[in-house]
Amino acid sequence: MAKTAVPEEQRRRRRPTKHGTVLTHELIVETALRMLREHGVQGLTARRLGLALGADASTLYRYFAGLDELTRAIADALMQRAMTGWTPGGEWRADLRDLGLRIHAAYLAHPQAAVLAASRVSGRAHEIAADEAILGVLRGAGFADPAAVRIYHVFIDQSLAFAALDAASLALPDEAREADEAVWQATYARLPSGTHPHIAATSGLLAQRMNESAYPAALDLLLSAAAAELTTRP
Amino acid sequence: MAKTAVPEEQRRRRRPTKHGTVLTHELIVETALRMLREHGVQGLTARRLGLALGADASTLYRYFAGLDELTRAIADALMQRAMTGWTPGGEWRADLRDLGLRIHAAYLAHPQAAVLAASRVSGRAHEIAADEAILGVLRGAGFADPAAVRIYHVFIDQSLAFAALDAASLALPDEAREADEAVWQATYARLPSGTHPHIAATSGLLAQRMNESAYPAALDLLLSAAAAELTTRP
DNA sequence: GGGCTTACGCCAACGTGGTTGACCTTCGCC
DNA sequence: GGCGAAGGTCAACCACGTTGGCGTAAGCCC
Repeated sequence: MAKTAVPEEQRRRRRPTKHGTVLTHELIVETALRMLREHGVQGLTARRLGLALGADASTLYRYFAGLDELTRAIADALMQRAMTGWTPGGEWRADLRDLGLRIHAAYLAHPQAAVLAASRVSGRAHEIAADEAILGVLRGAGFADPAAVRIYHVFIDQSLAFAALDAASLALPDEAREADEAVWQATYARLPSGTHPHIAATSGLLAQRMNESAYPAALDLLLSAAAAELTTRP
Repeated sequence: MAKTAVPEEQRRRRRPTKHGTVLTHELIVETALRMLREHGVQGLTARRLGLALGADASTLYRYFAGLDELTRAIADALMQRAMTGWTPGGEWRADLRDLGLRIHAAYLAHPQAAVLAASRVSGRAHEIAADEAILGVLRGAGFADPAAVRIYHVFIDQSLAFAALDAASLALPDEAREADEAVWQATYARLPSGTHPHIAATSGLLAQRMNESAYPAALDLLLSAAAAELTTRP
């Protein structure tokens, strides 16, 4: 029964695995992040992670109760990376734009973590720190509490939601990307302006945007709307 | 080798399954949607879908090359449902708000379909219709083509991204929801105002928002920002 | 030092997932 | 009546997350 995975504190004996590695929570999470970077989301499985650590997959259950908990730890490590190096400079709009892009970029490597992080309360340290920082920037800028909470909510969920979406797109094999390109050329680009005038008229612009994330544009629109709220009711 | 699944057109003979059902592409997709509604994302597997149809799982491969293609068909059916009943009334902001909420609600039942639909070019009929409609509303409202395309891009991706996120949250078992509630009470609600003043000050508002989707707020902010762009440069 | 407890590694196994190849049946057609 | 293919079933494969049992070594107490 591995349901009672031992928490980080009371660990005593470090026994090396068959191949010499000595396991820790941190090493496992870092290895998982490396696998995500190198082989995408599909490439990270309990079995392969164990193999990469020189250990058996079941050994992971001594450290994490299951994949859920591991994913949560990964999500928090990602949030940590997003936050380190970010220092608010006093201009709330620039600060939030910077942080949003950082969070989006950090989570881009792991959609499942992004989904999990946004859909569950983790209570982990770095996520709490991010929440506190965002709320601080907004309240410091002069937003009333209800508006600050509302904008905070949209800000954080939007970062994670777009990260999950964009990561899914990035994880596609080149073959699928080429297939998409072919589909686009075969359908959208050939739609007659009689039946689909708007697509036909903008197909050049659409093709340009097709392969890039909508997140930066979404972030700018969010910040614009927020700034407008702030000036109309100061 | 089921790689060459027969397309919808040239089908001739309809042989009933063991239990009498006669399969079609539409029946399979509808059954899949019903399973999604009743048992969530986890409840939809090729094996169970086959069982629900009174057929063997491998039979599905006669109709769809794999789960990817099936998911794509489901995504298009969802978009169809979102679009039917929507008739633009001439006020672009109200029209887009309505359509956004419809798309979000329709996709809420299937996050994987939402992710797939947004991250790949499907070329399916109803998605093209939605693209054309959204672009039409924006261009009709007076947006120049680059702005229209940019807002369209944010609009559609935002709907799907939030749907994926919110569906993941909805799919959680009650047990997980209670665990989240407990975690929240144990950590966020007890943070001292000394170290986390902003969370402490807004914890009541935060708790209120915790279990609801940020999408409506995000949609309103998007439309506000768009409206502002329209009036400043008419 | 001897024995006890405990952490923690490995192994074998289970159940379920998507997917495939081999086979059988029925239909439409010459 | 024979033929080819659409379209059904069945058995099997491999990978996944997960678990129970077992070995082993570190730390602790006497």
